[in-house]
Formats: sequence, C-alpha cells, structure tokens
Amino acid sequence: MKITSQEEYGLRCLLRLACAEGQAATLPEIAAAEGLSVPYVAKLFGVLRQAGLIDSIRGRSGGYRLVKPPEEIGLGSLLLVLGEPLFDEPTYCQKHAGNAEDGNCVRHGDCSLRALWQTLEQWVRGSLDQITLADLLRKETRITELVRSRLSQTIFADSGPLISLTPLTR
Amino acid sequence: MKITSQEEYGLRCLLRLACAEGQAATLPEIAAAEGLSVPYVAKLFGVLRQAGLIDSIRGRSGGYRLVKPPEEIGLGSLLLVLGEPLFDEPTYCQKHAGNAEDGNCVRHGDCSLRALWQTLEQWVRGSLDQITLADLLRKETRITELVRSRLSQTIFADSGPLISLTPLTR
DNA sequence: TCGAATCTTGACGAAAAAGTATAGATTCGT
DNA sequence: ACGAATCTATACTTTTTCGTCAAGATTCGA
Repeated sequence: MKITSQEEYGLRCLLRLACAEGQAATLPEIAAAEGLSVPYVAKLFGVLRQAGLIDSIRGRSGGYRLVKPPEEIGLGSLLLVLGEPLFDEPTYCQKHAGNAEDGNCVRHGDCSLRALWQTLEQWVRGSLDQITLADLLRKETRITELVRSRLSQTIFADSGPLISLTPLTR
Repeated sequence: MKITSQEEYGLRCLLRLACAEGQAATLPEIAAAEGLSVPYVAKLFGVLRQAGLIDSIRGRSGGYRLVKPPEEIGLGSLLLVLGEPLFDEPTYCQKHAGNAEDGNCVRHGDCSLRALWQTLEQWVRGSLDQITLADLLRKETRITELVRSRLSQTIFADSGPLISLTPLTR
C-alpha cells in the first residue's frame, strides 16, 4: 500500500498550477519548480488533461490552467485519476495468480477480502475528498483537525458488504 | 495507492494459518488452498517469519504456526510487515526525482505533502489495526460496522503536523 | 510568412516488483 | 541409518512501472 510516483508528482504539479491562479503555467515552468524533467511533467499533464481536470492552451504563449477552482478539487478523486484504486474491482479475481483452471476464484468461499478492500477504499477515498487543493494551498493548515471537522458526515453510512470465510480443508 | 500482491497474498495465507487453530499447516497445504505455487508461499512465509509473526517447524511433520492468537494481530501492522508504508519517511526526499544538485529537496518550501501522507498513513494504519485476523475469520461480519464501533477511539487525537507552502515563483 | 515556443503522442530503455526454479538444510518415521 | 517430507536461501526470469527520448502539431509574434 503505497503512494505511487504518478500520484505524488501529479498532485505536486497540480498544486503548482493552483498557485498560478488562473494564469496559464507552462511545462518548463512547472518542471523547473518541481525539479522534474519537462517530458515527464508533460506526461503527467496528459493524464490530467484527458481526465478533464486541466485545460491546455497550445502555441506560443500557451500553457495549462485548472478547469475548476481548487476549492472544488478533492484529493480522493484526484488521486484516483492519477493512480489506480486500492483494489481493482473488475480484474480482481482474474489478474492475479491463485485461480483454478476454469478461471474462477479459488479463494475463501466468496472472495471475502474483497469486502475489506472495498470498505477501505471507499473510506480513504471519501475522507481524502474532504480535503481540497485549496486546503493544501492555505498555509498552516492542521490536516488532522481539518479532516476531523469535515468528517462528521456519513462515510460509514451505507450498510457495507459481508465477510464470510469457508474453513481451511487440510 | 494500491494493495500490493505481497500484502494481498500474505494476508490470505496468514488467514489460512489462523484457520488451522494452533495446528501447524504446511507450505503445500496453504499453497493448494490459495492456488499459489509452493515456492511463492515459501517466500511470503519467509517474510512473515522473519517479522516474528509465525513460527516454523522444520523436518518431517513440520509446518507453520501463528505465534500470537489471531485476536492480537491487527491488520495495520500486518500489512506493514508485508509491504511498505504509504509513504516512506527516510527515503522520501532522496529517492525520487525532483531534487536539486546538492541532494536537497527542491520542493515546496518544507516538503509540505509529507504532512498529508503522514497523517493519512497514521490514520489508515490505526484504523486497520482496529480489525484483527480473528475478525476476518468470523463469518458474517459487517466490516463497516465493526470498524465504526471500534473507531470511537482517538485516532485523530494527537495534534498533527502543519502544512505550509511557499508560492510558486515564475 | 517564418521561426520560436509551446503542447501531443507513441516508442523506447531502465528500474522495480512479482513470481519461479533450484539446490540445500533439518527432522521424523521406519 | 536412510529416505521422505518439510523448511530455507539465493539466483533467475518475467512482468509492470517509471521516466526519457524523439518526432510531430499548433499558435503567436515580428
């Protein structure tokens, strides 16, 4: 369970854009500010652009701009654009090893850990979405308090999935 | 932000051990139960053993056993043994790209995102530790309720770190 | 219109992670 | 004592991720 490079740097670069306040910032500027290579930032911004988070202006005095104000960009959804979910639903029971010949999931009865990951994902994502880019730009923000104050909402509200295991046969 | 293979499979295999209730389970048994190769499970159990979570008995009727009862194994610490933390403190400012020639962190003033990741890490880890292996073994557990009921504790209690950013210079 | 500055895209190589293979060490049962 | 069943350790191959490179497309300014 790790923050990927793309998540980390994508977020950093987007923060730089957010600092620019409407003014378009260019790849070389951002790259220099973060100490990254220009092509790498270009790749990251490609992802962000195709996700509709930023706008690009081509040509001589071009650059990138945020589409929405920083107040409306939650970290949960942002990180989801830059990386994968904690747990990749559609491929979960196929892609890894540990499947029977017929391709079915060989695991504890009904793939029970799935429920755990789903809950965790929903929860982390939801919590992160309570923090916006704008929050990260304000100096001297106490994150813990920030989140706590915004987390009185119903993250656990829905009735989650069940876990059940079948016993190990020896 | 993703669950790594080692975390997923390590947890699954450990669950199998927990099912065995004190009886030693062998590599071939576990591997067959999870549909994994024997050497792979061996590797995973190597990690778990060196972390002191399981005991190995060598020789003819050997196998592996949990050192502690499942009630005392929290998922947070377990996953930490199997994978890396969300955010790798000591290497954070060196290992990635984006550093100045002198090796110092080139980032926003005082490496501000660090505070975010630390808070998140602490928080996810702490929450996961409220769930034990034993909880996952009980059939029909509603994870969301489980966590909520155990989370009235002071996960947010300590005063977290500050965030601060220096403005983008163009 | 030309050229410089910019974004866009896909292919490529390097590094890390995942999983396998193999040889070896230990113990038990007969 | 021997052999079968087990764990242990290391090296290897494959796959994925990371980051770079190079060629192309677009726009502005002079």
